[in-house]
Amino acid sequence: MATTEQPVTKEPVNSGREAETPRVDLRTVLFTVADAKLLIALHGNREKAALPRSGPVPNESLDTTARRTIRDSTGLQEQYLEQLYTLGIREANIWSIIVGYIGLIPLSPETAALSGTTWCDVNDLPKLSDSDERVIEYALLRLRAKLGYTNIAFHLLPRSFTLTELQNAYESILGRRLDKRNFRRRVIASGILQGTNEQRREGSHRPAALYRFRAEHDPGDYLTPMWAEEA
Amino acid sequence: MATTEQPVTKEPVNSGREAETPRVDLRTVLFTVADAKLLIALHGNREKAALPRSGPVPNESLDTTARRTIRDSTGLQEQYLEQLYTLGIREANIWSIIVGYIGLIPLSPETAALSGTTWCDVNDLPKLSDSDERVIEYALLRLRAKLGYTNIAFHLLPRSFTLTELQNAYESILGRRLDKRNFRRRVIASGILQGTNEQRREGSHRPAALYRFRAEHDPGDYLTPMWAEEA
DNA sequence: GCAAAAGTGTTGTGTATACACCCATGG
DNA sequence: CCATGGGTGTATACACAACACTTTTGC
Repeated sequence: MATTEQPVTKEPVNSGREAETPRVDLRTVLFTVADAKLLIALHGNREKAALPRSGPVPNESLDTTARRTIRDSTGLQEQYLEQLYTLGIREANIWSIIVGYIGLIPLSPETAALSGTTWCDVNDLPKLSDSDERVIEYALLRLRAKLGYTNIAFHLLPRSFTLTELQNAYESILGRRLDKRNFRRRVIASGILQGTNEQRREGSHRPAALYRFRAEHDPGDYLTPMWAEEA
Repeated sequence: MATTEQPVTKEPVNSGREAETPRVDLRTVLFTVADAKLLIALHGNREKAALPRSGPVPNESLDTTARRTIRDSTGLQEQYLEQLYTLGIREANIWSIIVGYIGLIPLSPETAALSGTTWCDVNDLPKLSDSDERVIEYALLRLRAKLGYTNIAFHLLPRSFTLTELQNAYESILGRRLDKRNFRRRVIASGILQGTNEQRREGSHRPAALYRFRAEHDPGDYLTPMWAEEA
């Protein structure tokens, strides 16, 4: 049923041969936060770096493929994944349809050591292809925006964390300082946190309380309510 | 949205031969509002209906292709266009990568008369393919959500309109009534409107003032600021 | 006892909601 | 003069931003 052909008419390009077909290409922008820096996982070394990528797989959803791409190229399991944007581009004379994904992953011992993949500071990226740069640029835009109205930043932190660590993550991403009291009030009020009874002692100062977030709480995630009058 | 999972028709299909390549397919969900109903442009008749679609074109951005798809299949020029989501699906044994688009267009005299395309009430759609239904479902979700934090609804109205018409458009999309005074205060305060000095006389009651919106005012359109403290 | 980070409240300002009546017109 | 939709204001609740000091610990 899906085959109703339509008057598309425009196809001047590619004059001679049979129809050119685009290559479909998934690219994943995997973020983490370490040491107050926002990092991206890049495949290759600083000379020849690129976003982790792969082609689509029949009978597998794109989301699943993206998830596997991250796993294969980093050995890590991302905590949050979202499709970004799809763009058509010709590069090195290859026509590609690029489906961009954004992924978030906690910083952890293993996260640091990757084979074939390096973490690069977002503010100091190596030379990349135009398409990779576009995908990254958009991923950053979306990450920052989303931070405002969702709680995705939690996915960048380990299972338990202090409020200061959480705040640092926010500040790294936004590139701006936040007010401690307002931050805490807000994040507590939002109800996503669950206080453990543990503390972390570290340095000659008062120990910090550790929190988790509730698995449940990650609701619609991205809708903004509004116009929410009663009748 | 967080990882919108896609059901995948699990099938052994195509095991032996060389790599199967997906077909890329753009689909456009074009909305308008008429008579307090939210309508979608469908190609074909009620028996065999489908979303306007087309394949990608080399050296043309997907957005441009989508725009052209709308123009070709409806003869209309949409006022607002945005990419939605890309999904991989196998349907009728064809493996497709479907890129969904949402478009908004004002209701106008011409809008009514289309060749080969019909406007269907969102609440009374004919039978469509699974993929079309998914694209539409998502388009609706996004349209409603976006209405909350942007001004896209304006793109559904003709050049000049009364505040009541504008409010009706909102109510049609949201499927909910809004308070007249709050609605007006808000929309006026937002500054997107520009009062013309004309009025519309219609029926035995007080005539309504006509407004336009300023071309300029339709900024970033979809970002939500927040965490906007000073330092 | 001091350095260093953790933790804690109040106040003002703006924005969203709820709510009910008068106005201008055509017939 | 009446029916019909157009148009207007206020009081209350909540959310956000600004702002500074006390607490606990290790050394």
